[in-house]
Parts: sequence; C-alpha cells; structure tokens
Amino acid sequence: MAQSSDVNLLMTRSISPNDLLIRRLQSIHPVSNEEIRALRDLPLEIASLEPGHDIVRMGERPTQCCVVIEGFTCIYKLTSDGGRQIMAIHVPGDIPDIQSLHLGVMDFGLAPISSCTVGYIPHEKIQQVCDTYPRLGVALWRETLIDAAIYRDWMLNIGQREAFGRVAHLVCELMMRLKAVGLTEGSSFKFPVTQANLADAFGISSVHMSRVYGMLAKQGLLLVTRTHITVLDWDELQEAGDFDPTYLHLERNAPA
Amino acid sequence: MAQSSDVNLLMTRSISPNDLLIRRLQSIHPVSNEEIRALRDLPLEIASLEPGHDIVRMGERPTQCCVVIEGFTCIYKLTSDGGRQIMAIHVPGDIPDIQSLHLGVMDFGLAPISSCTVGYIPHEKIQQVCDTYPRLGVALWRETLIDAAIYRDWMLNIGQREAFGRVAHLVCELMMRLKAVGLTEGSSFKFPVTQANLADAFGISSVHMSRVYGMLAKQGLLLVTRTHITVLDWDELQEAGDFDPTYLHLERNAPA
DNA sequence: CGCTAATTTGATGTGATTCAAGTGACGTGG
DNA sequence: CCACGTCACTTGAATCACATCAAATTAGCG
Repeated sequence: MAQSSDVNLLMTRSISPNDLLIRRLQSIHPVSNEEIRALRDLPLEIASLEPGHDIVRMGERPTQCCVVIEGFTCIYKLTSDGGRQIMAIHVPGDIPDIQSLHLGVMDFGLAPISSCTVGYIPHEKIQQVCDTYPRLGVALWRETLIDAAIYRDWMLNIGQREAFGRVAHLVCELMMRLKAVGLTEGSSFKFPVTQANLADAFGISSVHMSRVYGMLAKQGLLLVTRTHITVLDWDELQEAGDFDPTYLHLERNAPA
Repeated sequence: MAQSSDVNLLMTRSISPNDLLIRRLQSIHPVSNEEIRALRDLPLEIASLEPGHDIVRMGERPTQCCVVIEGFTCIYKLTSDGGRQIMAIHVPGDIPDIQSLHLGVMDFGLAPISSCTVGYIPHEKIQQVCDTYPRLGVALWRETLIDAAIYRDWMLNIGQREAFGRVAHLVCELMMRLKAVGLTEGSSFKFPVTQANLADAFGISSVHMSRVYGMLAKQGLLLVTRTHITVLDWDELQEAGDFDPTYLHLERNAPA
C-alpha cells in the first residue's frame, strides 16, 4: 500500500525518480546545477517488479541501464551445483548494471529481492550526457569504482569474519548507504528482504541466518521484523561488525 | 637470477615494460597504432620489490599508478582481529591501483606476493593520455570494470564453493590471464607464491591449503612446486573449479 | 478463517580450524 | 662444500562453526 502510493507520487511528478539518482551521485561527487538539469531530463521508463523475475539475466547484452527507485535489488551468480551467491545489494538511487555501458555481456544476474520500482535509461542517452558533461562521465566511473570497493569489503566480510560479524557489518553498511539518500527513519529502515536471500549474500544457510539474527537480537544490537531493521546499539553493532565506512567513499560520513 | 637479468633487459630496451601493459589492454579492448605509440611513450619509473613491503598502504592518497612488470602483487584488507583477506592477485600487465585515479583514499593495501618488478606512472600522465585519446580512457574504465567482474567471481568462489573447488577455480583463472599476456609455458606457469598467501586469498587456513593442494595432486589435476604450477588435466580442473571464463571478458578465450 | 511461505528450533554430521610436532628446501657462513 | 638456521610445508588429533535434515511455529494474505 504505502509502496504503490509512493510509486504513483513518483509517476505523477515525473522528476522525482531522477532526483534519487542525483542524490546518490551528489553523495559521492560534486555535481553542478547544469549537470543536475541534464540528469533530470534523462528519460526514465518506470517498471514495478517482484522477486522471482530477473531484471537482466546472465549472458544477455542489455542496451539500457536500470536505476533503482524503490525497494532493493541484488546481483547474483550461481554455481553448477545450485548454490547462489548474492554479491551486491542495491538501494534506491543505485544503477546496478551501469557496467553494461562498457562490458557487453552480463556476467551476473540482476534481480529484485523485494518488490521494487526501477527506471530504465537507454545506453545512448547516458552516453550523450557523458559526452556533453565529461565530469558526469567521471562521476559514473567513480560510481563503478565504489561498487568495486564494496565488493572488496564484502569479500573481507565473507572470507574472514564469522556469520555474526558478517551480518552486523552489512547492517551498518546498509544504514549508511540508505542514510546517504535520505531513506532511514531514525535508527531504523525499511528492509523487506527474506532471510533466505540474506543467507545467500553471506554464504551461510538460511537456518543459520535465523540463528544469527536471534543472537544479534538477544544481545540487544538489532530489532528485526520482516519489513524493517532497527539498530538498537550503533556503537556495539559497528564494533561487532568491525565496520569502517571508508570504503563507501561518501562525502559526509555521519552514522545513524 | 633469471629475474634480475629480465629486469636489466627491460631497462636497457626501455619500451619493453610498456609493451606488457599494451598486451594486456589489447586482450580486452581494441587499441589503434597511434594509441599504442602514446602508451609506449608513457614514462615508467621501474622498481624491484620483495614481499613484506607494501606498494601502497590503506589510507594513503597516491599520485601515481603502478604497473606490474614481473611477478605477482595482491590487494588485501585486514580485520581488527588480525585476519587478512587477499581479494585480488595481479599478473604482469595489470594496473593494480588504477582506481586511485578517481578514488582519492586507498581503501585497501597493495603488496607484492612474490619478488616483483613494477613501474610507476604519474596520474597526470595517464590523465593526459586519456584526454588526448578518449578511447584509451574507455579502455581503462573497462579495465576497472573487469577487475570488478573478477571480484564478483571470487565472491562466488569464497562464498559458495568448498576449498577444493576454490583452488581449482583460481588456477584456471590464473592460467587464462597469464596466457592472455603470453606468460604461460605450455600447461604450466611460474607462480612463486607461498601457500600462506594463497590461504588468505581463499579464506582458509594455511594448514588446510596444504591439504587441498595434496588432494589436487593426488587426483592428478595439478603438479605444484614452490615456484611453478603445472596443470595436468585442464578439463578435470575446469570441472572441479566449476570454471567459466566469461567473467574475464577476454577477446580470445582459448584454454591451455 | 485457512492457506502458504517464512521463520524458528532441535538433533546430528562435516568441512575446516587450531594446536602441536614434525619434515623438507634453501641460503649463509665457516 | 658441508653444517646450520630459517622459513615453508606437511601431518595428526581435538575442536568448532556451520550445514543438513526434519519438524513445529508464526506471519501475512486472500
């Protein structure tokens, strides 16, 4: 309900979806007024999606990019024996498949992990904006470099920390990334993602995911429902997740 | 011995080090003759390095990039309780810290994992070449996007496969990347990296690393010495590592 | 109110860790 | 050129974090 009315709002005032993208770019790179105007004029074809249907499939050669407007999407890959690793979670304002601009073949799948709204922009339109405003091209390059920095941090998380720390770490990351686009509500945020999906992001089983959430709750760090996460003790959570936000390369690094 | 004479060779014929970089860029992107000439003219300050001394440290703000000329380097991060995750291994021709061109602060450490030779290029020189030949700028962007694709694949490897498969997978990857710059010798390649370092790349203990190497040898897939890796059965190795080279985005994808 | 999917909980198995004690390879200096 | 010291690697035993299997509970939706 709340979601679909948001979407309607966005569609009636057609500039709003682009504003999220602008907000995101501003959080990592200076953007001039003229550039903002150019971004606002980018045509967005809006779509509503549900989990279970891929946005782009591995092996495809897309001719457009996708901007997350509402909800959460993920990048994933499968092993031949059925394992699924989620290697990125996107929040509104992100461009999950910006790499397709210069890498023809998709080497991963892109899918919603909550009901969500996305906007599509043709590659050529992005190309034009970059040609006209080279600094925007640099901003997008920088965006992809930050994506890579986040990959690196996830690898540290998965390779070196126990499940408890992994979860704490990701919650810290999401808190900061959502705050950067103004989508936190005090110390909590909307996050209607199933534990099975999260388990695939941490490389653990969904059973263990449930146990870890339980431990985090029992220690008074988090409060989790099916739709929201509330951080009860930011300092302890940051400590438990060994979290240092440097890798997010945000201009302003304020916590909750 | 062999190494230092190589270095002398490279230094006397000053174009050689740059040729490796060119070979690497050509393996992922078309490069014109004029662009090759520009790359050849890039000034390279050569240095010989040993493991144990970082090339760039986390938190620094470098003003130059590093090109690997001989040997192997790695990107790593540490957890507060002493764990180290290696999240990338670089082969000659790679530019490990190309991201520093647009991301001021280093969010990782860069270090040799074998004795190696690198060349340094000032950011401004790279910037100039990119301004003059925009297609080279795109090639470098593409380069960083492929780095990211490799991160994604490592995450799948670490998160979803058992140690045995992880090792098989990486050997396949190294084989193909080295072949792309002409550094394989039939079905084997020089790889003087300690098992402790590899263990940190796989997120396992060095003890287990030794056991896994033993299993791979016993099954007749690999032959490993302290300085070289020989692939005895490419098909079986690929199978064991569930290896699909799409993510390397190489122009020509021939196996050993 | 009842159905379905998500989550929780318990019991048991396993891949990998840790600790500890070897063995082997290699460079150095006598 | 051999004895020695160092560092890398190997091997065994005990332990642990997490997986798997199975069943019970809960939350949301029509």
